Amino acid sequence: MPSIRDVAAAAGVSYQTVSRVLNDSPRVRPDTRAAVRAAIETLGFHPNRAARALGLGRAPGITVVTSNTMLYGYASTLQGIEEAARTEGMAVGVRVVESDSPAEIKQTVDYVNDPSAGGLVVIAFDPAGTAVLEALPADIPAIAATEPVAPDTGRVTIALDERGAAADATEHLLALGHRTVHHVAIPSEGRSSGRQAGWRDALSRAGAEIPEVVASGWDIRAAYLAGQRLAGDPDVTAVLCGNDDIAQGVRRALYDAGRDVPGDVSIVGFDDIPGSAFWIPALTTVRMDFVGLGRACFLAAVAELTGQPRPETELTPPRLIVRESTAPPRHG
Amino acid sequence: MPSIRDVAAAAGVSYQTVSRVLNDSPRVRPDTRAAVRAAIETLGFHPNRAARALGLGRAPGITVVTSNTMLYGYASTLQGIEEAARTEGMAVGVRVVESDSPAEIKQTVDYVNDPSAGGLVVIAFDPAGTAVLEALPADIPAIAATEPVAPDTGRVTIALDERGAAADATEHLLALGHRTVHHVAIPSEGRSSGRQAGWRDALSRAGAEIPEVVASGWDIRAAYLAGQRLAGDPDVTAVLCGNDDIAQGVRRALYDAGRDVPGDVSIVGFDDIPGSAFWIPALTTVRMDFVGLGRACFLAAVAELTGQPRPETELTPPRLIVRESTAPPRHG
DNA sequence: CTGGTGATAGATACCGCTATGTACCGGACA
DNA sequence: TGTCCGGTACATAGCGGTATCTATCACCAG
Repeated sequence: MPSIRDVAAAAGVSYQTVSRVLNDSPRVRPDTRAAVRAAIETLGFHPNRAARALGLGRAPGITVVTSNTMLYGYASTLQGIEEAARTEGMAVGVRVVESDSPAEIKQTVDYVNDPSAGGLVVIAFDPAGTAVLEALPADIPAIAATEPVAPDTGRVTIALDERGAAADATEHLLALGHRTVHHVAIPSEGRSSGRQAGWRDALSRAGAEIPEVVASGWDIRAAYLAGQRLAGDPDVTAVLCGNDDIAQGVRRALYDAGRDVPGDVSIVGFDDIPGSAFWIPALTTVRMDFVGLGRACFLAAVAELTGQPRPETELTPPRLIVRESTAPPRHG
Repeated sequence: MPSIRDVAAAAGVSYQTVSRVLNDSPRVRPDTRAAVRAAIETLGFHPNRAARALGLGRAPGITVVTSNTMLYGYASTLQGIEEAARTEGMAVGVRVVESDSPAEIKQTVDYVNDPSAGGLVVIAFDPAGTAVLEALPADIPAIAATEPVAPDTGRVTIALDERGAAADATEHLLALGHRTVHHVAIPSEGRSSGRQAGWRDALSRAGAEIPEVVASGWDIRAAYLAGQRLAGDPDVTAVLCGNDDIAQGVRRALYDAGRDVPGDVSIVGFDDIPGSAFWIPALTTVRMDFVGLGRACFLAAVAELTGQPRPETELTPPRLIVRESTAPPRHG
């Protein structure tokens, strides 16, 4: 592997000049710059990222801290970050923190508290991510992708505003004639999280009864169990699910209990995972632009890392997609 | 951030001795070692990964090259790698290569051809991954997670043997009384790939007609289109789908054409994605241990990186899970 | 003609660690 | 008692860059 000294020799300059060219310093004469560029090209030189990180004090890359890489919201956010990083030629690392146990938080913080981790994007949709955020030393550049109402950690925070869309979904159900809407929550969901708050907003605006929230795990099996409880209650005619996986478990539980969707019960999901349009019935759900969220976080993290002002980015807001899983209740 | 010199000063030794302790060199007296360890602990010292990579010549981490991070097989493999890396305290990076266009392959190779990328695991389920493998300089340590019959690149290759399970799935359908089994292929699938080869194996063993393979894209919409073609053909009574997403598209197309599953048509998927057990009908599919594959690749990559002999790892073989989407043909 | 000035580019120091050569110690041996 | 030796720790020399100080040169004004 050629180093900048090889390039310098080939171009007939000192290696510091090569460094200047690499970093777009203005203090290089155009013809010198061209000569160096040519030498770089012919030698196939690429700067060593480790050396660069050492010299710079911090790596010009991003590491993503997340509690999960498979769930749709997390994975899509990661994808958005990766895409944005790749177009900038930046490295991206991944570190998952499965729980908010003190030991694991400490390990994670130790891991990312290393100059070669570069800038951080913490996907803080849940307690594990939030705990990392809180435990992070203040001097390490980090951006949080969060729930809209995440606890204030003094960090730059970017969130998708799902509250309005959750209210829209609930109102859609109410408008169809349902007396109220039940809610099955995902584990990351706090009482005042966007999804739950929007649901409450709509219900109280309509003067509808606010049923107790049914908690579920991430696992579809857990959602199935939650669905069974709901299926047993004939008053349940509309369910807003914390995400599309939950909706899938609930829907199957309803089916097994002999309750038709949307004939007997309407269901709405959250996220718009790729398959939801192909379900039978196709799922009414809220489309979330996680990829855009990831992109925005990346941009903000780079700004944080380089000390530039935070860029303004537009996020496309969550939006209700009405499909086949919602209908008027049977007894109007 | 304390450096090894700080630790050395605190422990009353030279910093080289601290380095020895960090690298478990035997040439350190036990009490010296203990003193250094204590100093490390009290100072909260953590070695700088960038400096380490520079000194070592190669970073002690893994970067995963993949064409996708969202599709189940890819994402699960990545998850397996990440989990294994994390238990070893190793860094993992991600680099996606979307296509096998020469420009993109070159960019990707340049990116990973850097000491700080560490060891490589290339997820080579498709042409993009395979192209990277072929373009990779021989001296860079890499392991390939592949289709069983990937072209020989002279690299260590680890694969899940899906051929047998694909044959099992096909035989299951044949045993139910279907005259033959149609196949909808995913883009990564070559004519001689495990899934397709197993399907052919079973069909020819049974002396059944081998229908033309129906190609689909990764997108469920593409699978829906493929499904529409199949739905129009009354001779189609059993379909082996390249993966569960394909199965979802095909199933919906069948539904829209008024053909019942499994009454009129039986379908089998591949992968056993989390939701498939909750579909209506629950999907008969082949369970793949991608996480195990990822773990094995990680272990092999570390061995490659450190020059140790390649560890023997057992992969749990793909296995058919029979659920509700398969049944005897109506006029069985 | 001389000193000042801006534009370039070279020289030096350093980032934090690994690897290897060298010096020192005490004990075993002749 | 002198010598050799294994065991241990220190000294030195990089790894490949960045940052900054300094030197050189051409050009201009006084």
